[in-house]
Amino acid sequence: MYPQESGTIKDEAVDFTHGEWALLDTSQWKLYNMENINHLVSTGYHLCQSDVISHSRQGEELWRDKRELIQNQSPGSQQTQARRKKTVLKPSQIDVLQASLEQNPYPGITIREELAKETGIPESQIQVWFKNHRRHLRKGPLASGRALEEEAFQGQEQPQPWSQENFPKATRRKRISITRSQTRLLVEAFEKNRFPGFAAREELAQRTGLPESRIQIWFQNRRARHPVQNTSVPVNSLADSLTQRPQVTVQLDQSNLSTVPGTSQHCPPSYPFNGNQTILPVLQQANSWVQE
DNA sequence: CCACTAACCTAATCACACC
DNA sequence: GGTGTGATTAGGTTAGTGG
Repeated sequence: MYPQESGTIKDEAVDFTHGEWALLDTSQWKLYNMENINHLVSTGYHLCQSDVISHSRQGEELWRDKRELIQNQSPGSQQTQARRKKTVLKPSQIDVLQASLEQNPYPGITIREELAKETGIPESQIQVWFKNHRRHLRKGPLASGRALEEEAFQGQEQPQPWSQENFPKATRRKRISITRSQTRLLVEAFEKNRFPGFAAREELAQRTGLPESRIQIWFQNRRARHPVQNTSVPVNSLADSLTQRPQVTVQLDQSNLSTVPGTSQHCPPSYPFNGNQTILPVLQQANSWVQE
C-alpha cells in the first residue's frame, strides 16, 4: 500500500513559490503543514508514523530555512547563512584536540580556552568538537554502521571508561549576566524568529555585545521554556504538537501503521521503535476532519 | 554515491543567584 | 525550599566535504 502511487509525500504536498514562502509566518506554516496532511489522507495516501513526524520535522526545517534564506537576502548579497559555514579542521588542529580528548573527554572552560588559543579554533567550536567526538568514544570509532550499533546494543553492558564520573568535574564557564536591555533585544528577535541562523545570531551578537555562542544557548533555553503558544484555532493547536513534545502515549498496533507485511522497509521508523512509542495525535485528527 | 563529521536541534539536568 | 535562567550533557538530525 505504501507508496500507493509512485508519488511521494513531497510530490503530493502543496508547495509555494519563492515569494509566497517569504510571506509565511509560524501559524501559516502550521496551517500549510496540516493542509498537506489532510490532502494526503483525503486522497487515500497511506501515511505511517514516521512519515508524519519526519515530514513535519523536515517541513518545519524547510520552512525555517527558506524563510530565513529569503528574509536575509539583501540585494547583492551572495549567500545567506542559515548555518555557520562548516569549518574543515587542519590535521595539526585535529592532533591537538585528539590528544586532549584522550587525556580528558570532558575539558572544562579553562582547557577549552587553552586549546582555542593553541589551535586558533573558537572555544565554542571546540566545545562542539568534544561533544561530537565523545560519541565516538562511547560507540567505538568503527561503530558507525547500523549493524555494528545493534551488535553493540546486544552485547554485554560494559563499564564505560569514558564516563564523565571517571574524570575530574569540569570547570564551567563563568555564568554571564544578561542585562535587561540585552534581554529586550533578544526577546524581540525571538518573537520574530525562534530559530535564528548564524547570520542572524551574529547580528544579534553585534547589537547586544554578547558572544554568538551565548546567543545560541539563550535561544535554545528560551525555546525550551517558552513553547509555541496554542491559539484558539484547532489547526494551529494541533500543528503545534508537531514541534513540541508528543502529547499522547498509546500502545502502538503495528497493523495501524501499515497493512503490508515488511512495511518497515518502506517506512523505517525515524526513532527507535519499542512498541510503546509516544506518538502524535495527528493522523487521527486529520482523518476526522476529512470525514466531516 | 556514500562515509564522515561540523553544526544544529531537543530534552533533561546541573549550578548558582536571588527571593 | 522555590524560582529563574545560563551552562552542560546525551542523543538524534542535517548538510557540507572529500574519497
